[in-house]
Amino acid sequence: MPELPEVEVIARGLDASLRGRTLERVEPLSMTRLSEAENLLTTRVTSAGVRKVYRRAKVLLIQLDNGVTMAFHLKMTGRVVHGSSRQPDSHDRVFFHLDDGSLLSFSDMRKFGYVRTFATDELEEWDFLKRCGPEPLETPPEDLAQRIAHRKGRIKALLLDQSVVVGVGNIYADESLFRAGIHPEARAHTLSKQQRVTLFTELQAVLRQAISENGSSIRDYVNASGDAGAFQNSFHVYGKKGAACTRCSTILQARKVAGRTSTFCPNCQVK
DNA sequence: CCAAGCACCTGACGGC
DNA sequence: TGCCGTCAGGTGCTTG
Repeated sequence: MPELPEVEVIARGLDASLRGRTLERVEPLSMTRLSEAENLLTTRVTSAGVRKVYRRAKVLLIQLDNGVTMAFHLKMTGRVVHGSSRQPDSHDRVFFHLDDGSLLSFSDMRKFGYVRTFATDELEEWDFLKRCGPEPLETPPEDLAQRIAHRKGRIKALLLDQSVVVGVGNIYADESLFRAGIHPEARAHTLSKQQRVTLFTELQAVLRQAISENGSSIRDYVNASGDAGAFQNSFHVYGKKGAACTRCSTILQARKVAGRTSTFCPNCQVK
């Protein structure tokens, strides 16, 4: 599901459409695995105004004007969509009814996602956020490169490790490694400083481009208005095993790295 | 510190 | 048509 660009696109869309609106009523649907705080959801967010909607790591945050912040993690298939009122379907987890008659829905086919509530001034104490590394778009590539300079793990695994840098998942890890000409199985400490800086510079570029193209839609992702993204049309390697490399025409290969399918060009990407 | 494996859960797709 | 295996934008826990 969504990586940084997709969550960022959703957050921007919701901030534009929800800011200043009031959540009048919460309608819990299939609450399976929503969170240990689910029983608090109804009381904590009813009749609360939306102050702002933003993103940290891959978490969507809705800050309310009553001292409460809601945190959504969409995991693989979660969706948060603001639209007109409708009947719930089997994947809907919770509905928020707004003062203008519109509907904010959280649905998740695979049920890995969750929504939790926090006292806004205690949000930073959340273990998940405390374990998170820096934001890739707000940190100089040189600083990110330094963080992995002495790590011996595979570079792909480190890109996916949210304590190294947040927001990167399987798509943008593979795409940034291709752009930087680095093999996913390369050990971080064997890369030159120049290679590491290039990698994070390319990561920033690919994330920015993906945001500008409304994210990547493979199966489930839609933005806050329910629309698909377009960046999947710009992939060089993700999901393209067996296709010709766009740069050298070598057939792209795939293998498991860090437990995830990793697609790369065996000619352009070196260890 | 690192790797690998499994777990969570549902649906889509391909092969026989 | 049906059954079975495999795979999927993520993360957490356990074991070695």
